[in-house]
Amino acid sequence: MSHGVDKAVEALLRGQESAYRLKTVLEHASSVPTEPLFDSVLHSFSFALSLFSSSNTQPPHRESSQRKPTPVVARKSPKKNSHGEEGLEQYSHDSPNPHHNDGFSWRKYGQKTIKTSSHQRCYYRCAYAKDRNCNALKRVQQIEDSPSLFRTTYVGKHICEVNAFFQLNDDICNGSKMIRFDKIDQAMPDSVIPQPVPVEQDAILIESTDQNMNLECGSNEFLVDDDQLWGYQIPPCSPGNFMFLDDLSEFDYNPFHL
DNA sequence: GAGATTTGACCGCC
DNA sequence: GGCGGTCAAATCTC
Repeated sequence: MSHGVDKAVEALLRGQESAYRLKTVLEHASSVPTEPLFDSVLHSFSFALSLFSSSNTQPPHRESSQRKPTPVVARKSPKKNSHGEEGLEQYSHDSPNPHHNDGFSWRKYGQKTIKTSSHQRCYYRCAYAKDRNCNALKRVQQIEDSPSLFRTTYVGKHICEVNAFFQLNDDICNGSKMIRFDKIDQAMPDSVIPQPVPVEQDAILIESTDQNMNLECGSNEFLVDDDQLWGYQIPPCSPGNFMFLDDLSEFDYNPFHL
């Protein structure tokens, strides 16, 4: 793993830890229901980390009572599909929203009635499966025992965004810590990148003095809807803006400055 | 017209 | 042969 990736993982781990601490604090200090918000944050961190960590069979996560990704019980004799997906990483995620926004763009390629369930199962693959040779798949099915919940099973890993990211950010592969978000924007269609909410270009402040990153994204408005929440997951950097991963280590990066 | 979705047919494994 | 998963033509939407 390159130095830049190590730094990225380090920064994500720090952010994850910060979110856990904030959760603990706010649970005792606020009547605002923060559980769904933080669960989504933590899940997002875990998912991002899983993209970098090929050695783990599951994304690292500590679960709460809600939205508990459950490991899929391996088949006794895993059935290979036509593409030989045997052995691919997979995990499941329960959500009340069948269209839970996981930050990726999916294309539906099938739907079937499953013998063991009265509900149909939908099959999706990465929208860039062909363009970027990404083999990520997901299946979405209403849970038989809990009709209000939908189980999304992810199979394989997204290599599309990793390929696009590293191919167009040679600096990272060469040891630099600089990420050019404008390049990412060019390389990845809007449907793939979690869309930042509209914000003034000069409203992005990284204030090392108070050890916080002020995103000025209307942080007084708690958004618990997943789709809206994703708008906050990448700092709204406009073309020409840079983020230095090393900078993150110089202050406690808190993406949800409250 | 291009891209996304639907749906019946087909394939491979058990 | 049954079943889950995928393919691909038809259809839909913008």
